Amino acid sequence: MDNKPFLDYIKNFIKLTDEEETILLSKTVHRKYLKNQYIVQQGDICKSVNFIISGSTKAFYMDLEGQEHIVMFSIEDWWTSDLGSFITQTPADFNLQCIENTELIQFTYENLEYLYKAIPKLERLFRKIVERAFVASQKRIIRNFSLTAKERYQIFKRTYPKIEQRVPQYMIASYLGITKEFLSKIKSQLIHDQ
Amino acid sequence: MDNKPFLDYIKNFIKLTDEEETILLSKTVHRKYLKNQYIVQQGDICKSVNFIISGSTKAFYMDLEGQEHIVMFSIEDWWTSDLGSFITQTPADFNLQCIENTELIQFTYENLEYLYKAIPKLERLFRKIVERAFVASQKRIIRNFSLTAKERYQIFKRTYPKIEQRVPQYMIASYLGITKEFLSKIKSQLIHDQ
DNA sequence: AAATGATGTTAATCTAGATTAATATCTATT
DNA sequence: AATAGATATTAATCTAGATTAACATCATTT
Repeated sequence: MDNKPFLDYIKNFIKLTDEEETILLSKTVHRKYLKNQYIVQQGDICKSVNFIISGSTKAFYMDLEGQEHIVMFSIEDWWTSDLGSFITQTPADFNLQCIENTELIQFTYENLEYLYKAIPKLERLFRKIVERAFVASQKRIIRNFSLTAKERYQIFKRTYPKIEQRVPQYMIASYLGITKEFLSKIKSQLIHDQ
Repeated sequence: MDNKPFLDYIKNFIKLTDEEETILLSKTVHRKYLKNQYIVQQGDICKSVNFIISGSTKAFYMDLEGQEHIVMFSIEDWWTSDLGSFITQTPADFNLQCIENTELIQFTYENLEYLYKAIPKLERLFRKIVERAFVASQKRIIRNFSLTAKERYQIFKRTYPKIEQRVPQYMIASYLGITKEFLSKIKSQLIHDQ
């Protein structure tokens, strides 16, 4: 199995010895999911944080009217989890579902706690990863409040060009917090604008 | 100066020896701000993460039309910073301003990096703190998308009863992403509902 | 290649929340 | 206690985006 993308990713944050890399990998599971398979379902306890080697996932919340609200897309070299459920080991608010066939590296709660003890440097790694995720989340809140749907869509396209091409429009609408019909309208406006 | 609230807070996450506590405190600054003073202004580099001993602050973004959008309130026993600016040492997106007279403990970038080396357990502390902040931020995104303004206001009241009483209505409206006029309407509806 | 299901578009109508503006209340300061 | 500035309320009108519904296109399976 190909762990190289993961080890390369980690090198951006911390340096590990060969021995540490071996310990780290020994406590992870490499796993493949098919398109549409669930990694976690709302209400279950989220058992892992997952680093994506290939493919893509969406994290979404299903509201009382049965509507999906996408919180996050994840593709190669990024993470997916319901972190709230994972860190407290309580039922998940979100579903994690694969949009494409997806290959990922999984850290279970127990293994990750073990690893924090065995390789304390990993605390630093995950601190930095979560810091970045938090900052992105805060910026998204601001964008949702201060920009129109059209502006948010344009930023989305610029920021995540890879995702735009691989994900159906209606999921992008959900991520932007608008209906698919309104996204369709925005797109035709953007074409006619010039 | 009274560091007890801070040391008590930390004990929820990690155990420190007396010696470690001393090192930790030696690398922090205890500071008082008056009502309305800025801790950081948008465009400046955010020089500290701040633990609040007493008082309250708001983190807000001023948009191109001059409108304030409040990202976060912070009161005693919680943190405030523009973490994006702090971790990358680049210009801040947000202003941090005191709502009341506020007393806080400041960690500068250099001191915190020093402390991570001197007391590696602090990586764990801050990992856990940021994890919680991230989870709260994600939940807020979901709430903003899937609930009406009235529902969000009711949740806000339940979740932050202390803040509701200490902060003017128009700031709560900004935090909820609505106008002060509309919040006023919601409040009178809630009174007349029953 | 026809049929089925998933995805996308267009247009008409509707509504949550914004905007504007006038008035009221509360809080400090002299 | 009078004035000024900050905060809150109310009501009329307006708009970004939702809803509904009909139709179009694309992909997959037989």
